[in-house]
Amino acid sequence: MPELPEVETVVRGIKPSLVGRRVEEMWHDWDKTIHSPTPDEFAARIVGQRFQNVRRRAKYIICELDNDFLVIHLKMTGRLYVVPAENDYDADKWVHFRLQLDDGTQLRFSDMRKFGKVYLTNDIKTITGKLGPEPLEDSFSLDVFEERLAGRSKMIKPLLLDQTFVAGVGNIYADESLHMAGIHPKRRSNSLTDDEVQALHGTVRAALQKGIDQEGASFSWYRKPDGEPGAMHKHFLVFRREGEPCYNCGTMVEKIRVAQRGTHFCPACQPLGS
DNA sequence: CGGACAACCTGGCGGC
DNA sequence: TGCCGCCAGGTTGTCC
Repeated sequence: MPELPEVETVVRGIKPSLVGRRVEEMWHDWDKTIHSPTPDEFAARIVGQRFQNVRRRAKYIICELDNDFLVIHLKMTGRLYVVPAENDYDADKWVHFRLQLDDGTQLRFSDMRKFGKVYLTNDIKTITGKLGPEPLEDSFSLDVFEERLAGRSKMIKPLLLDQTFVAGVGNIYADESLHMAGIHPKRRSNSLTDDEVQALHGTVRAALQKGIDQEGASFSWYRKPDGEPGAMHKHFLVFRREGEPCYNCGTMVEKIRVAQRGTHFCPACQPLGS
């Protein structure tokens, strides 16, 4: 599910409920949801710690506690929200991790496919150390983008999905930003013209910012922490629009597979060339 | 470095 | 209605 805009929306939604709260108890029912340390050590360490801050890095949700970082990755179907402890557990049968907080609320991590992970560490670099730059920060300049492209030759779409190349872009926003830049997803990264590189640098940021402004895309599992859907899926240009006309030229949007991922593009606006 | 593919899981959907 | 195969927004590891 969630890419940078969805994770950012989750962080903004839960932060006010968490900052200042103290952890009273931890519960889980699926060991593999706890990435590290062991569930027993996790529980022993986290109880008593207070939330100092909640932020995002790439697609990771990072909660700064007194002595540790509580890190959560939603993967495909994860949801994270805070509700009163008395709220019916059966309302969401996919909750696999809960923290009881000192104001009578609970932080709940729901994950239908069980791909998501929670981590507790005092060294955040072990998790975020290899990530590429944050695409929406000012430091992600055109120069930085060009430098990172230098020496790379693989197809541009899978390169955008590589979290060590640039952090936070997933399948939706890769397709959307490539369409906005008029670049075919199978183009070799070293075949892009200077103009195309400049355009893509801008559209990656624009696509992600649009996703944040619309509070994420909810065509399937993703929901905001308040349970409501985001609106981004109403504004997709090509993603999941195969067989429908391109808004720019009227040509039918196509769906193909690129690096084993479903990929949507307009063959007229995004030519592969010869 | 690049690429293919399997794994990790469950649920929804189309086809028969 | 039932069963089967395929698909799904992510990441990691293996093998060539």
